[in-house]
Order: sequence, then C-alpha cells, then structure tokens
Amino acid sequence: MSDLMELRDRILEAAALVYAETGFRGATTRRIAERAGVNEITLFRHFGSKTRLLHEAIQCASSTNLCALPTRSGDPRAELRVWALANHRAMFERRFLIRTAMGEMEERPDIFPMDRSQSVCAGLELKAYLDRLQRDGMIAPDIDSRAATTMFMGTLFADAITRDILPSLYPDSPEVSVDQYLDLFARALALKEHQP
Amino acid sequence: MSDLMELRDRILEAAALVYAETGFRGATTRRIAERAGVNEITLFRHFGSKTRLLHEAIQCASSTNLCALPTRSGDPRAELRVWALANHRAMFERRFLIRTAMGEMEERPDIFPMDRSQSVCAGLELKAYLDRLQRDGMIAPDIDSRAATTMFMGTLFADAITRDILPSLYPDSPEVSVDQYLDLFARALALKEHQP
DNA sequence: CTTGTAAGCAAGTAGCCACTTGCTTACCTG
DNA sequence: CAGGTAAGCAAGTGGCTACTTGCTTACAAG
Repeated sequence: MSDLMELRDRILEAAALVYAETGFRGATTRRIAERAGVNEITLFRHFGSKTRLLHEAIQCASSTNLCALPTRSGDPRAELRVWALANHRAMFERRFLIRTAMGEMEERPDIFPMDRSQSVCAGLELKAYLDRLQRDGMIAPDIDSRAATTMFMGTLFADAITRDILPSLYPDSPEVSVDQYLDLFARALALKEHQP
Repeated sequence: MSDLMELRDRILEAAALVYAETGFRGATTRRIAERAGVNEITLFRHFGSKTRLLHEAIQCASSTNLCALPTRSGDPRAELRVWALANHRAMFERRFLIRTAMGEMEERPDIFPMDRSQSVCAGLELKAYLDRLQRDGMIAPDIDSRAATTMFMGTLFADAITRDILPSLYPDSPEVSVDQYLDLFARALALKEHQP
C-alpha cells in the first residue's frame, strides 16, 4: 500500500519536473517514465492518459501554498520582510514550472490554476495588510493600496522568475535584494518606523 | 526581387507568430507554411532547416528596439512617464513571444537574445538616468539606483506579461497603471517636482 | 527563343509520438 | 497452496514530424 503511494507520487513528481523542463509537448510519456524509473505502461494504467497525468502533476506541484500571513502584531517592516522573503522563495523554487506554464497559457489555459496561484493569493493578503496599516495611520492616507500591491508583487515576481536567467541584473542575494525593495517600498508608502 | 523579399518576410513573420503561440516543438514546418500561405518545401529552400528559420524569425521579431531615451532636459516626471509607457507597450506587444521564449530558456538558451533584450537595455538606460538625477540633487542621495531600477523595471515587466492572463489584477488601463506606479516611484525616490 | 531561377506538387523516408494488447513475473492475502 | 493484483516486457498501431527527391509550372533576362 505504501509502495503504491510512493510509486504514484514518484510518477507525479517526475511528470511535473519533465513538464517544467520541456513543456507539454516535450514531456513525452517515455521521458516521464524514464525519470520516474517506471515502465511507460504504468503511467497509462495509473492515469489513463498523458493529459490527465500532467494535469494532476501540475496541480499537485503548484499547490503548496504555505505562505505565512502577515498579522498586524508588531513591527510592520519586519513582518513584511519575513513575508516577502517567504513568497519570493516560493516563487523562485517554482520558477521553471511558472515560466513553462505561462508560456503555454494561450494553448492550454486550464492546465495551471492561475486564479488560485500563490502570487495572486499573496497579493490579496498584502492589499488587506496595507489597508489595515492605512486605517491605523501607519502609511500615508492618499496611497492607492492596490497599485502599491501590484507594484511590490510585480517586483518580487519579476525578480524570482528572471534572477537565474539574467544574473547580471541581480548581483545581491535574494535577502539583500528584498531588503532593498522594502526600503524603497517603505519610502513610497511613508511607512512609520516601529517604536518598541 | 521585391516579391522575393516580401515572401521571405512573410515566412519570417508567420514563423515568429506560430512560435510565440505554440513554442519550438509546436511550431511545425507544416503550420508555419500554412500560416505564411506558402508551400512547406519553400521554407527549407530558403532557410535550410526549421531551427535556422525559427532562430532568424525570433531574432527579427525581437529586435525592434525603438525605445525612446530619457534625456534630462525638462520635467523628469513627464519624461519618465513617456519612457515607461513606451517600454510597457513594447513589452506588452511582445508578451506572447516573451512568455514562450522564457519558458524554453533552459532548453534552448540561444534562441532568444536575452542579454540584448529590450527590457535589459531599458534598465541600463533608467539606471543612468537615475544616477544623473541623483547627481543633480533631484532625488534623495541615499537611494540605491540599481535597486530602484530593478524594482521599477520589474513592475513594468510583470504588468506587461501578466496583464492579459490575470485581468482581475489590472482594472485600469496601462496609462493609468503606469501613472500609479510612477506616483509610488517618485515618492520612493523623493523626486522633486518640476518648477517651470 | 533559350536559359536560369523561384516556386509548387506528389510521393516517400526514417523516426518519434500516445496508446493498446497479450503475456509474464512477483508479491500479498486468505 | 490458490487467487488476486500490481507491475514489467515485447510488439505493434496509426499518426505526425523534419526533411528529401523528382518533376512541373511560371516568369524574366539575354
């Protein structure tokens, strides 16, 4: 029983990997089976078709939404830092899958659950957080929280998915870069510093 | 002679379109020939192989770098606005090609000239512009111009390539959105307003 | 009129693709 | 030991792929 689950998960993991590397057309059943160390026929016995296998594999690989919620307890700057780093890391780890799925979005819109994607959910969270900060007078009252959210999420997203293919643009580590983004973001919002 | 050039350009245009829609593997010679209204054999007679054809087509389709340089003549805010809108528009028009090429970057790194891409060149321009502004005392002296450039270019890039596939995130037109980004960016830089 | 050239058409080649069928092996349970 | 079940192996199917060959049409320049 546990071997069965292990095998199934091994196939799903291999399928997601091969898809992220080579796209739908490049992810042949032969390659997936080889990567999983499994006979090609086993894929069809378990999932019926290549399409169903890839659909389930991508759903599975993109649904680890363990993004920490920003709770308005203490220092906003420190909270934003932890949250931004966690989200950047989550996007960076999935960069191959994200890039491939975005490139095939026209052709296969249903294969990647974009509406429930991590970055979209994170954006909703950030906007609610900024609204609370604004209500509490911690940031300038005339800030458009939606535009600010889009700008910050866009910055994190662009960094995460282009950092490895344009290394000359990113001389610093993600930690340092996120700190720099946060410095500018805090200035833009006129975010008040934490008084302990 | 002019018919020959017309035909060649028609093939290149069709190849770039089909590639942007379906990727390298999906861009079959049959589909490209059909789209160009040309016999499949003509592709091979002109370009030798599918790989050479696509290489030339993508090179051609991505090399319209008519981005207006920001010259420090008058109102920085107005100059940045014109420049940002032009760059956003250029990236938005190439969004299909950019997304597909980024998804295939691991597999075929040489097919898309990323180092000479428009957004990278634009980033270099913006950084030089910000450095001049800083030297002239128009923005805060302790701003990291590189981080600011990465942040603003990332915002424009993310907007341009996700706007059509996540419409709920972008209720406003590009013009309005870019204005909002610029508002926040100017606050972050502490950009002085233009005194006519 | 002759010659060259750029294009189309018909047909075919070898290879990869998703997927199927028939049979065998191994293991686990009763 | 008997029965079921999950996996592997061998072979094959029809379809699409890049690319080739041989022949024909159309046109333009000498």
